[in-house]
Amino acid sequence: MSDTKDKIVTLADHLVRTKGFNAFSYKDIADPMEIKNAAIHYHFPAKADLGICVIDNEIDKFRESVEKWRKLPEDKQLTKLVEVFHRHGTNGFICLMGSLAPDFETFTDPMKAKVQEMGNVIVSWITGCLENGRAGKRFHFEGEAYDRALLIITNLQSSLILSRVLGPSVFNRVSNRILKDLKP
Amino acid sequence: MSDTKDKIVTLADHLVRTKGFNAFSYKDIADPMEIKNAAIHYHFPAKADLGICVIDNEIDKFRESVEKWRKLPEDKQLTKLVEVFHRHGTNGFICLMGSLAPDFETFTDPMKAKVQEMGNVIVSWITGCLENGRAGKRFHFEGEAYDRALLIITNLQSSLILSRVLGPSVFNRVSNRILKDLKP
DNA sequence: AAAGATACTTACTTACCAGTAAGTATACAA
DNA sequence: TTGTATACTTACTGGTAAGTAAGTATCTTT
Repeated sequence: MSDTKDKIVTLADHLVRTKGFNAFSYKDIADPMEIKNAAIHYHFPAKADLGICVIDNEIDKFRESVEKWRKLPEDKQLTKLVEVFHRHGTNGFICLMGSLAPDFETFTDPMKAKVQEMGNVIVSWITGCLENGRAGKRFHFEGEAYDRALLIITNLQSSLILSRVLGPSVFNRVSNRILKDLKP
Repeated sequence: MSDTKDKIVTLADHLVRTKGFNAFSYKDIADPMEIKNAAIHYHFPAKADLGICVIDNEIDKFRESVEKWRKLPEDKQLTKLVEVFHRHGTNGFICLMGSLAPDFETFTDPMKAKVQEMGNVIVSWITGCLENGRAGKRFHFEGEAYDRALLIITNLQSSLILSRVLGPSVFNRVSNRILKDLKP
């Protein structure tokens, strides 16, 4: 990926997380980069193309991260995931799913499919992490691992959103409780 | 409130929950009501005025609901809250906080304050419900009631959002687990 | 050196959006 | 009956959005 294209995607990612997908325009990217909006259209003919690329980037980064954590015990792996969310939160960003899902109905079909893909990748990984962790006595919890994974991802996602409204302590309180509740 | 004004607010509420605040326009309200966009500006000079009214409406409805549940045992009160979220979800709507918070940074100061007010009202109520419920042995949980309230509201909020992406079973799985986990 | 691909800019179109100014119809009150 | 408030419509502005067509500079390949 060329330098310009890469910068466009990075800026778009930040804009989606801070302003929302429908609330930012190509001008918000073109001005700080000192290029014209047509230059962005050269790389991403339609805004949905840029959106899909931002999500694909996120899926790739997520897959790289979990691959790096593969040999850690499951409780450490989950702590790493929490740290990823925390890092986003301290920069004022929220997670991609949290910022995209509210505008979901306004998206094109290919972009909707891409959002769904990202959701499945993340939830599947957490489910596996919890299942393995329970089998290895590193986690204790009731019910299906998939259900617990949904609880955790919804906690992380929404606590970032709520932190913007009620203050940054929200995320710390929520993430600490998630990890404590899973202790055997 | 006049009939027209009331219909505008109701439609705006649905549009915020389905498309997001920045993604809907006065035309989306004017066309189905068969009025002109200037008629909406007569009642709500700026879009933020409409947004604030939608939130105020929601706060009022929430206060009326919890007042109605006042004499129920706390576990039943919490079940009622889950039912409110469930009703929204089955109509394809998400909760106001979930749809407004991602666009938070694009709002005017008065509207930001109103979103914060709504967040505080809901979290305070859940905290009180959990505290009283634990004191009366209807709930069992570790840690501070406020932390637990944050976990629950983030679960409910985000599971509605995720239901749109991953299917409606997400909300049912999450809400069932919330209530089971609190059983003494 | 010519041809072609890449990465843009210039200049534009079409469409929509929030918001406004001025006019109109209706109802009720003095 | 005249006046005034309410609840709009008509007709518009200024701004911004996504997107495009045509041209240009630069580098690479033949």
